[in-house]
Amino acid sequence: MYSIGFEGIIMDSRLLWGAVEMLILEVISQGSTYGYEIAQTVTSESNGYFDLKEGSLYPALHRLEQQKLLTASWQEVEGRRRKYYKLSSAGQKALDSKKTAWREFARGVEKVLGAQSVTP
Amino acid sequence: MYSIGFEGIIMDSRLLWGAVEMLILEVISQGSTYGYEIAQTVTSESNGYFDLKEGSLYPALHRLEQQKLLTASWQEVEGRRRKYYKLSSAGQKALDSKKTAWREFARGVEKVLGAQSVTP
DNA sequence: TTGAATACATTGACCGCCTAGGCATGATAG
DNA sequence: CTATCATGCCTAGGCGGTCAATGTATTCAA
Repeated sequence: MYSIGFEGIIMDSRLLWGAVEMLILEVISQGSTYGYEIAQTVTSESNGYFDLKEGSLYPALHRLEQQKLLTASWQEVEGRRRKYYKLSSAGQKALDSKKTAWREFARGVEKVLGAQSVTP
Repeated sequence: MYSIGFEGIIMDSRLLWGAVEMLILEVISQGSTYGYEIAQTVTSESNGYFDLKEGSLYPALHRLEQQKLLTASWQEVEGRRRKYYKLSSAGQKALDSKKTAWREFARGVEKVLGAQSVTP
């Protein structure tokens, strides 16, 4: 039903639509990393609020790679194969523009929500 | 491609997914109103950033009505039939919880986005 | 009369999230 | 020894809300 309970707050996971790629790009921009770790980072840095599911994460990574916003390389670490990603320069630009768009969006929402208390 | 250009910023309209019902409830909570006006209010209060499409608006209104979060009544004003909506008490509760969830979500996103520049 | 604005509504396509599963290895507990 | 968990990648199918497009109807200005 596209909702996730978290500490009494029901989160409509559709809120994530369109933000997942930005979050992934942001985490990768902080240093080369791989899928499994990205999911953990997103969870921990959001104080457990987001649970980035594999069914969302991996397709998103593949999309971003296909759009050449990410480059990938397989590496073997302690007997485990990991696919490390890093941002291309196009990826950095895309991230910047997604962040700008996100903040404009959030401001727009807050304007509607708090129309009576927002100082212009 | 689910993106809208607005003053140079590309907005991923998917960001709206999951926020539309909240925005509608919020506008109605500010006073009984009807579909066409809701769309205009959302647009103007967000400074033109959101464009609530009819194909999103009317199905959402019907959903909310069916969930008994809204009550509706037809009225004739200057030869035009309008369907006026107002919030039920359940609707007000739903709005409050959606706003809480939204703000938690936005905080979560900002935590991930600004993880490196947060001052402790 | 033509068009724009108002006002409601529906349709099918699209697409990204979710659930649920698969595969494989290493470490730990029983 | 053997589950079981954590790690690590991946995919298929379903779901459902948004989008573009279209329809209907009225009012009013050019």
